[in-house]
This record gives sequence, structure tokens and C-alpha cells, in this order.
Amino acid sequence: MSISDAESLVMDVLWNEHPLSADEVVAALAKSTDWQEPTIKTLLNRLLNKGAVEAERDGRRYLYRPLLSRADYVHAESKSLLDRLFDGRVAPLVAHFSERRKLSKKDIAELKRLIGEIDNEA
Amino acid sequence: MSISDAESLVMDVLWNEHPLSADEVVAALAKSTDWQEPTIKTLLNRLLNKGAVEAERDGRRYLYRPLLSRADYVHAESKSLLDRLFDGRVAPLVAHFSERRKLSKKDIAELKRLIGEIDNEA
DNA sequence: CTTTTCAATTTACGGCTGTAATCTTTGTTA
DNA sequence: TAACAAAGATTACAGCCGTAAATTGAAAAG
Repeated sequence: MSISDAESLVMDVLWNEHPLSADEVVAALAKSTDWQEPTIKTLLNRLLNKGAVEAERDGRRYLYRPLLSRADYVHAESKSLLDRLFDGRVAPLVAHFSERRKLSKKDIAELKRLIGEIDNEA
Repeated sequence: MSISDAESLVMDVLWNEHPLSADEVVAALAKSTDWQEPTIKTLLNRLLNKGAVEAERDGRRYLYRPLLSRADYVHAESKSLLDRLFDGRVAPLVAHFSERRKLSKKDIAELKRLIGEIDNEA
């Protein structure tokens, strides 16, 4: 029961704010995509069938809200990447970006802080 | 010119050792998949057309070797995930796994070492 | 030189995805 | 209550992907 790329953009809207009517989702996506309204209706329907969102009747329309949480989605996607490419662990990914000099100062500062935090609570 | 999941398993074999004949690739994949030989030939051909591997004639057969490096592939995949889900940065991904208590002791030790290294060379 | 035999190339095909048009249902208005 | 409008549901369709069978072409063997 996986979420496709296009579907995840619809989920993004609902994670940001919910419940929303289809029209409101369409309005929100008009900023970032040039999808037609029927396209978005299709994606909402596929998400419904997958159980990733639920719909509650509100007069003549529905209000949609996510059932799958953003954190769970993010975790599944990330774990899948780590499993495929980094032996399932986080550190080798960080090492890869370090070797490529792709860690920003902000990244490095935040990593330090995280490590410190973990040490404290341990 | 992106590599699909199935194709990436073929690339894995070639990254591990090359050049290899199609038969050798088939033999290597027999351990991890139950794909038939024609399936693997198809994947090799798609990779050829995409320019991800090259083939050098060797008598009646070809020897295949990767043109796309594993590091470049890993980087593209990882960057795409970070861009989609973590604002393009590494630290928020680490934070996510930290919050979920999904950092192994090994991860934590290695992260410390990495940070130390970066500090030294800076 | 003809036949056989492999390896590679072409073709196939159902499912998923991105994208959307059309149809149906149901609430609203004349 | 009959016609209209709006929302959702159904159908569509091409491209990619996983999976593989059929065809072609070229090397080896007789």
C-alpha cells in the first residue's frame, strides 16, 4: 500500500492542514503544480482506496483528512533507502555526504548538538 | 535517465565485479532473485540503452561494465530523498531517526567519529 | 558450405502512474 | 417537481516497470 510521488504531494497538502474539501486541496496545489482539478480528484480517490486518507461527508461534498501520518511516511521512505543503499544504518549515509563535502555548516552544527543530546540522555 | 529498482540489482552485480558476461550476471543474480535469464537480458539491454553500462564484444558474447558509478547513483538517490523529505539536508534525517530511537550504538559511535574528523580537518 | 547452437535483440503483456475527460448522482433552484 | 449545477466516481490512455517468450543473427561444428 505505497504512496506514489504525485499522491505524496496531495498528502503534503493534507498534512499541512486538515480536514480539507477537494476544492481546497485543488486550490492549495494550484500554487505548486499545474494539475487540472480532475487529476487531483483521481489522486484523492486513489488515496482513499489505499486507506491513506479518510473522507467525512459535509453536505454535498467531502472533507478529507490523512490517516497515514507524515512521520510514518517519512520513516518508511527513509528506511527503504537506508536498507537498499546503506546497510540499513544512518551513519554510512552521513559518511557518504561527508566524503562528498556535502554537509553544510548548519548540518555539522546540528549533528554535534544531536550527538551531545544523545550522550546526555544515555 | 533513471535506474529502476530491478535495474539497480543488476548494477549491484556489476559494481561488485566487472566486466562480466551476461551469463555471469545471471549466475550472480540467481542467488538473490528468481529471475529467468531473459529477464536479466532485458534489464541489461535497458541499462545499455540508458548508457548506464557499456558492452565490449568478447567472441560470441559481450562483457558488461558499469558506466554509472555506484557512488554517483547512491548520491542521486539520497539527494532526491533528502530534497523531498528533509529540506535537502542530512541533519534533519538523523534527527528523525534519533527521535524514533532508531540509531544503533554503532551509528552513534560512528557519528561521533565523523564529527570529530570533520572538526580536525576544518 | 550447411546446419546447429548460443547469445543478443525484439516483441509482449499486465499492472502501476501521471494525467485527464466523461458519466453519474445528488443537492439546489426555478 | 423538473431542470440545473456541483461534487464524486468511472473510464481512458500512454508510458514505464517487472517479467518473460519468441525471433534473429552470428559463431562453431560437421
